[in-house]
Amino acid sequence: MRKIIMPEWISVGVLSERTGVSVSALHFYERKGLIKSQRNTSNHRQYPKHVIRIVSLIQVAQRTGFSLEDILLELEGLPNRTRVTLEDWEALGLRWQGELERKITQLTELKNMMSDCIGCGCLSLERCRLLNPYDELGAKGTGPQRMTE
Amino acid sequence: MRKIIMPEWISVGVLSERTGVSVSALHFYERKGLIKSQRNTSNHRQYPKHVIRIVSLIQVAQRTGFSLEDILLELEGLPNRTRVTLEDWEALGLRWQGELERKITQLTELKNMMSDCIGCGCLSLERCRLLNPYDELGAKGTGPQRMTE
DNA sequence: CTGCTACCTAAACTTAAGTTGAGGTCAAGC
DNA sequence: GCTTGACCTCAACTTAAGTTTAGGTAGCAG
Repeated sequence: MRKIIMPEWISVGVLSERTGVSVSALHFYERKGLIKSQRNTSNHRQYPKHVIRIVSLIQVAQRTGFSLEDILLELEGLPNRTRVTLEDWEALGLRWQGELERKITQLTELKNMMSDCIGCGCLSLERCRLLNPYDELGAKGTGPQRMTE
Repeated sequence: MRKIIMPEWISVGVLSERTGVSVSALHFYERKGLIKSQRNTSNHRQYPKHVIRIVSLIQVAQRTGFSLEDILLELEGLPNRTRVTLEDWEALGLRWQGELERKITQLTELKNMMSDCIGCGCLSLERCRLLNPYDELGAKGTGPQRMTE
């Protein structure tokens, strides 16, 4: 088995192809400080190839619901900003799973509340905890109301 | 048990208090066609009180992830735009639960992919389905790579 | 009459995550 | 020697879901 050596540096176009992220978005990430590049003699960006991994992690983080600002903080928290190790990824991944878990729980709760609400047919203007999370005034004085038209 | 009659018409301030939605947002919803009002002699908005229910439904729909544009379509699909019946709510609620279910499934899949990825410690630049959803080029020619620094 | 409060309109501003456009450089191929 | 393609910068534009601001009205209390 021969070991094939990949090029050390890649252009923004190649980075775009390899990650599925548009060139303009990559420029944008760079302005935001999420990725960094060097320039060649023609002033073209040159990325060390492991930036592919960073961009990929950014995509995953976005899919789990983080903002680019959050992600920047995560990346800044890494021991080595440019080379993400296996240990880094384990730590990030576990944290992100926690975040996903929270999101899933929230949506599940909402769904269950909906089931209850549909099941009981309440739609009460004053009492339904799904429909009236903020209502304090309506709760007193006027009594519950059924939506039986 | 006395039946207490609620006022037929409420002001925008009251609607705001009862729903937890800011006055400016209610104005905005009205511009978007999500709710409708009549005006009194002072040109103040007057809402029939069942608009509370519509605004509440808007909140729930937003929490399940619909955009206001989506929600407008949902509301326009109702037999009676101004008075949401129990049957309407059942139909909407079931559809929205489906949407929630889809979202939950997606997030769960992402979380499982993360587990696999962390578990196998791959982080392969070329093969990880979590990290490389778009990569076609990298898949050929260069072979897998481990992130063992 | 004065002030207060709730309301009105229209337009500009906000944030996130980019995209689009205009105008310019550079190296390669024909 | 010209054209093409990939790249560069900077500024303006986009969408969603509102918020903020400025300036104006209507009715009630004292």
